[in-house]
Amino acid sequence: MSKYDLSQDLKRITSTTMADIVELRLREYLKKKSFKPGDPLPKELELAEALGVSRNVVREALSRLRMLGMIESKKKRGMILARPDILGAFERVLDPLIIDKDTLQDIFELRLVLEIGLADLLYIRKTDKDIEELEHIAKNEVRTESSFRIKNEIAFHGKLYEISGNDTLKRFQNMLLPIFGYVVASEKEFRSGKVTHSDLVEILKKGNKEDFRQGMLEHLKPHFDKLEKTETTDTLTD
Amino acid sequence: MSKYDLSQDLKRITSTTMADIVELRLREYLKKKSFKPGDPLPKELELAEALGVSRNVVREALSRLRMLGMIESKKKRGMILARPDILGAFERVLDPLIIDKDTLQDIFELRLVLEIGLADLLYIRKTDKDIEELEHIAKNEVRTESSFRIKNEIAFHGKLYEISGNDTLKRFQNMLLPIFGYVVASEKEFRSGKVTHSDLVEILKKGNKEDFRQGMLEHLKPHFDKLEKTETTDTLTD
DNA sequence: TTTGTAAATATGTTCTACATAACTAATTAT
DNA sequence: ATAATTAGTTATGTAGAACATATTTACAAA
Repeated sequence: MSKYDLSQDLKRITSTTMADIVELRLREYLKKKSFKPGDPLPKELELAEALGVSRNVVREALSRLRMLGMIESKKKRGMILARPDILGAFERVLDPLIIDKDTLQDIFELRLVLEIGLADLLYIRKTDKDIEELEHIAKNEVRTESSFRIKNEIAFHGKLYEISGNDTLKRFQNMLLPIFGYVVASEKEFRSGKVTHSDLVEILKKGNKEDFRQGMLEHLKPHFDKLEKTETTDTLTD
Repeated sequence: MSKYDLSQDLKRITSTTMADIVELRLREYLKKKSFKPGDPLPKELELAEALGVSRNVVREALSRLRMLGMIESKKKRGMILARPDILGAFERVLDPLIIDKDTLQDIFELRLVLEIGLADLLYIRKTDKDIEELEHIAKNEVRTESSFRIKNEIAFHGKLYEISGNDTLKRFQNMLLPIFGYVVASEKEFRSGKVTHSDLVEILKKGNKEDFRQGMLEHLKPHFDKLEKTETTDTLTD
């Protein structure tokens, strides 16, 4: 490491293009005018003229907003403000092959945090039908070969998120799946704690929140152990 | 309602534009060729020719990737694959004024889940200095007027995320702040559980993970109670 | 009232042209 | 010969015009 962390102090020169500015302006405009979903936006040419740029630039900016789901546009009717899909933007960048190692680790930790913290929602919203389905998944799992275990792992934990009744959370988890798969696949062997899925279902049926959290903690323990281990041998990466 | 629910059976026609396709193709291309950060990309004209579209369309797609931080481009040197900032894309859409009510609620729940699940990371990574800082924040808070309490609330919980040692998580929380603030502001009065910030620090010093989780649960209890309450009166929104 | 047709219009797409910044090479000066 | 200056090349950034296409609107016909 050099004496001064230059990349920290000197913030990178970002050649701001017109498209960047227009994107920002449009976002401000939408907010300021407090557009609601369904409201029509000005036409491209009007925007271009008002902003003093070419229609091309406006289109680049609009293309970005459209990608984020903030606007929709139809051939003649013009553009309307849509209700943006928060996670939609996220999904596009979430590719384990591109994300750097540190962030990958961060996200994996995030999963552990989520699953432990999930207990409260589960106990508020679980139904008998949910328990049945969980039981079914857990039962199925015992007699399957090891190659399918990851699939079952996903099914079980996915169902938990579903029970949480939080759509955003569920989608978030679904989005992170490829990353979890990637991290797990990079481990030598499939790790599983002493508490099995069947055990967790049993707790969900008869035990309370704290029991479940304790069980989940035990179930995920190998991962946490790995964390504590890497913690001590941690060095300055990058 | 008509005899048949058309909008359910006939899935909406989504007019996929060239820019959408090109964006997808480029993403596939980057993945397939396993580009690494810093690697140069083909020129715009080459891409346009290879894909059989105009340079404009390619530019729209590139503009999107550039916004997501996946690529950087300089005047002559061409474009290079950058290490994408996962959360960068997220920040742009996260505006409490645009997000619909249900999602807002989802995100607020997400916060509760995170703070409860955080305990494990905290006990792995906390240092004496961290505790000191937390103590300082908590102590400061007692003698400030109510108008500053939200600010202190943010400072304290923010510090917790910081202690987690998970940069992504920390940034995530920082990103969600305006939303939390929005939700809290919409409540009639500022709710706080029986366990104060000072209590939490005390637990962090002397207690174990489970104690802390229990304490946090109690601290956030008003929010959870509100959840359980809205749960029973929940009707079909939308 | 319903159906079919024509005009109008805003987005989608292409093409051309030029500006600009940055790299390369050639030229000049010391 | 080396350094400095200059000119040329190149890829992105921006502008503008033109046409294609889908969809609304209006009007006409059955």
